[in-house]
Amino acid sequence: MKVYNTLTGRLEDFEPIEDKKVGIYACGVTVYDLCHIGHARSAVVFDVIVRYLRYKGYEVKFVRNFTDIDDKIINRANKEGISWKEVAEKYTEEYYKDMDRLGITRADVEPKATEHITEMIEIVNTLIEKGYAYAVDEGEAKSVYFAVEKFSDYGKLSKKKIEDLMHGARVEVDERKLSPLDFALWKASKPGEPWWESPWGKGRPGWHIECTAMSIKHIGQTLDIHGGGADLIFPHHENEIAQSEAFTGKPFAKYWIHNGFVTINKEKMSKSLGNVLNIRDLLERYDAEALRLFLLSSHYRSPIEFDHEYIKEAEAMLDRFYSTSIRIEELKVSQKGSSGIVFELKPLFDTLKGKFEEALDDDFNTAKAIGILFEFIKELNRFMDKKPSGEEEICLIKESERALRELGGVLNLFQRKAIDWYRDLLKLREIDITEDEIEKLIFERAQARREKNWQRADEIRNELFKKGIILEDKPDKTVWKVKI
RNA sequence: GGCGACGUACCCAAGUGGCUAAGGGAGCGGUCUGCAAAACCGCCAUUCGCCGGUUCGAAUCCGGCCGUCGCCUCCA
Repeated sequence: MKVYNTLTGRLEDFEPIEDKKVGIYACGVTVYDLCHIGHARSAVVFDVIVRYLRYKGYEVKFVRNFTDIDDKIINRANKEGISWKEVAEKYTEEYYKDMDRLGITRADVEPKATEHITEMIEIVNTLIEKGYAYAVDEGEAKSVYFAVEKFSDYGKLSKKKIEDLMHGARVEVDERKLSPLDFALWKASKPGEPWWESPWGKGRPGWHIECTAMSIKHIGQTLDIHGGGADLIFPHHENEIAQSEAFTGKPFAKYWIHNGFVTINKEKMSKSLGNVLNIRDLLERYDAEALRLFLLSSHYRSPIEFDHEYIKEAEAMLDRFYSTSIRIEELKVSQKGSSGIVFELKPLFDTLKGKFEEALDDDFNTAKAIGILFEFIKELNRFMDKKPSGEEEICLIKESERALRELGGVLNLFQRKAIDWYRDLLKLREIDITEDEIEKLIFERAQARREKNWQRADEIRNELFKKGIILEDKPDKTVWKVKI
């Protein structure tokens, strides 16, 4: 298995520190607002990484944190006139609502910053003792900063030199800091802000320290994989490395994995540009599985351009799978043994799994893996066109569907029954007709067809079509679908 | 200014030294069908931003140019 490591800038063989055990820490979200499609991408990417590692037999411990104390939360609380805790709780709940619908598995541990204040204080204390950090007066209390220049490897992840950073310094100059690049480990709290008691008086943690505290506590001093969005590389992950390695004297993470951005009109989606798309709003319009498929159809490190058109394409792809599934359900064995063409599909079936794994082994190439699944779907349909009727052929076809669903499961795709795909679309599109009513009309139409009353039959079909329902006449019955 | 990524058909997107350049969407043609608008099948890049170079051989490696984007500030 090969994995691209941001730290070394190249593809490396994946070997966990301890045989088959993998500890993964991914940076979660700051709970101060609804999650957007960029958060969704990151969540989906790491969800697939974890699923695939487990599929490969690794024993995975996955930790994803919630940042539940931070400036943005405090600001939001002030704006809404509620407490910071209420803001954090509310948006943690909203996070789960969205992520559950996207099929994201819960992490094994989902720690919150505010539950690890003691651990953070301990680390900050040690960093001061070791000479990596210093406290500065801030009125009644003190703030603690990490002295970047004391850590000789600073910049190794983001490939930046301290000197270059100083030049470009858009960081506001703060006289009390030794260097403008120094970052806060502990912040003295201002009046009205939340605070915790500490050796430096009333204060609250800086942003980066929580990840060091929580990852070390729940996984260990060296993580197998640490990941997050590419925008976290600098300064967040760079700072994490500095404070963690200064604290433990050991490498912080073996592999660093970062997912690319979601762009809109070729620009990174961000609050400041005002072009964010909430997951919530998208789920009003599109199927969650389609959104997931869209996010997985490009390599995780490439930027993905968002466009409504592309989500519709993903829906069309899914429809192709579920349509094939319906077709398979319709198959009947009409002769014992073989109809003599099983060899036309068997070799393709036998190599499917290997090719799929090969794709994901190559730095989690989900786009390629999806291509392989659809290539097989195409072959499967082609095979069914030959009207196989032997027991052996039908069995192979049914097995093929099971294989597609099993492999799809690694990406958490293809898990619904075909009928549920259409039922869900019926709800999503707010189509003004119930399943029962459709069935009634199909029944009525069948009668009309038997009487060769084509006019009435077409009338019913047209009526449903106008609502977005498509009827498909099969040899012995008619099935309904929702138009994509 | 410093660092980095990318540019593959009408659109999205794999492929990073050598079989016919995956897959999907759109389009077109056909099969099925009472009809079909669905489904299914087939067709759809002698060519990979441009110009040079390395090589028996490059979309894939090297150099230059053009274009797009990102990080250097909170950010998935």
